[in-house]
Amino acid sequence: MRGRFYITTPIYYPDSDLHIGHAYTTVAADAIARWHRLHGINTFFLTGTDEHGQKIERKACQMGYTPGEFVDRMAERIQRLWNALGISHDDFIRTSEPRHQRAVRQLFERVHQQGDIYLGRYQGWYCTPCETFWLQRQLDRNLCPDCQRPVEFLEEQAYFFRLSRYAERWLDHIATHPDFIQPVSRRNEMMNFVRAGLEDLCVSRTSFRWGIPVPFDPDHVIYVWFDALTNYLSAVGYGSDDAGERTRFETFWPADVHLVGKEIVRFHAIIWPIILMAAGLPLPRQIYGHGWLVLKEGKISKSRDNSVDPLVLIDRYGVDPIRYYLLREIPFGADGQYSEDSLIARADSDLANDLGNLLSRSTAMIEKFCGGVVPYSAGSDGQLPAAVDRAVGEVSRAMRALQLADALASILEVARRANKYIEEQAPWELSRAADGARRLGSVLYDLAECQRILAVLLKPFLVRAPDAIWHQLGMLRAVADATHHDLAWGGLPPGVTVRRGEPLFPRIVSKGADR
RNA sequence: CGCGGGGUGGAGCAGCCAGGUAGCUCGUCGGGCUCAUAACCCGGAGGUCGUAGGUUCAAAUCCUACCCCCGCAACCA
Repeated sequence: MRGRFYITTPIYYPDSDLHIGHAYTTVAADAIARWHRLHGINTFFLTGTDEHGQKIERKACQMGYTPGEFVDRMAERIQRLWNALGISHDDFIRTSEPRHQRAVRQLFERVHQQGDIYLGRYQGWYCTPCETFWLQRQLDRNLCPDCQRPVEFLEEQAYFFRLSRYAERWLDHIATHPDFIQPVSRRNEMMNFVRAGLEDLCVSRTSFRWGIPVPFDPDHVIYVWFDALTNYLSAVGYGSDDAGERTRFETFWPADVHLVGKEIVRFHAIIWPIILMAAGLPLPRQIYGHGWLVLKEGKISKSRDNSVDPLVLIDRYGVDPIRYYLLREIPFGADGQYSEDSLIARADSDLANDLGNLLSRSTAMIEKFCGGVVPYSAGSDGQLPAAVDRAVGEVSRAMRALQLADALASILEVARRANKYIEEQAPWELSRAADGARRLGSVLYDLAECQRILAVLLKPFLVRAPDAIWHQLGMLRAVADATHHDLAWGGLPPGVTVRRGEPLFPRIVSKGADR
């Protein structure tokens, strides 16, 4: 093992089923985690659910469940989705679990003792039927945005966290850790926000019960962010008495990357580090705020109900095309346009035409010209080894910068190069030429070998194809055991028998056919 | 004057920070090949880089103003 790596997704709010945007975040984190594991790094990849709060409480009640029953159901549905997407998380934290509640109480207590939590008054517009506080700007023509009834101005006692006290320390930290918030545009946004001044944060409520009680004042329930963000600590053992858990905490905290959508960068980049400062804990190394999948009609929105169900897509196109599309099409960090048509176009062009067809024609030629046996290479002309070598370097560089789309582009570039190489070398002519056998052997070997390595490079991104590629090439080992050592040229043993099979990626749309 | 992102051939994007022949993928048109999943390879057409000024020998790139689109505004990945 060389080092350790801890990556997280946000914990999702399970008031309804997750959509393609959640899948995007989670698949991205999965690819990054798998990349580190491939390199022999002790990796911990965390996702989970943020289960408390009034919305859940109300939704459960509407459906005739207790909040606990409701979130159990939802958490199970979410885990089914992650299984279907091949997500390789090491743990699934739920904020309703005792280990999490213990950690939150302990952290809250610690920050309180430190003097950064005080009792104050929370003011807002209250809708009695909905039992909800709204901010002025959330009101819809001075009416409750949910039920359109009048609201009244109320205040209640609440605990506050002294965010304001830490603005200077936060700015210092950003100055000395320029990579703390990525991409840079998000960092600038956050710096402007903090420079404009921080208000203390309301961290408790008395208007609902479904949450973690304040340890020293059980009439209050700890309010959203203090509860939710702590999951990153509780999942690695913070607050546990168990010696093994404490070792785990020492091993994995601080996290290397909190991967989040751009709309919650603020909570992760400002509130979370300040909570940790107050608690005297080390800060995570990086908050990465990725962009959004944007639909033609605008952003994905639960209320507009334009969301896309990932399970439907997986069912229709398979898990690898979805993963590939999400990671390849959207430049990581910026917004990208989502459409089913572009998914199909991507999958057909890159996966079926370039990658799948390459395997198909290569194995077919090995069968036709070499009796199905991977030939011995008497000496490569070095073209494909050079292409692979370049790609391995480019993928490493891209992955270090979390540029997943660039990494995939570099990988596919090898497939394009190999297709071109076939055209240039014309193995079918070599097979007819009296003196062609030697060249034919090296050309076909290089083709097969470069695809063996492509499969290894693709391992972090795709969950089915790498295995299928190795199998068809006649590899006796499973790609599951492959490591970065398998990126070295020459790992395919000559003499193995190829196992030509079903197309790796059948075309979704045939040319000329309607769809 | 709240903050931020963006406007580049039909579509989606790169290039802008460190000015100097406008690039990539898809689509489209023509050709080639026959190993392959109507696929692959080669070539062509198609852009006054949102608008108007300015700086410069030279501007997609730097400066100014304006127009348009999108997001955030303290619980929507």
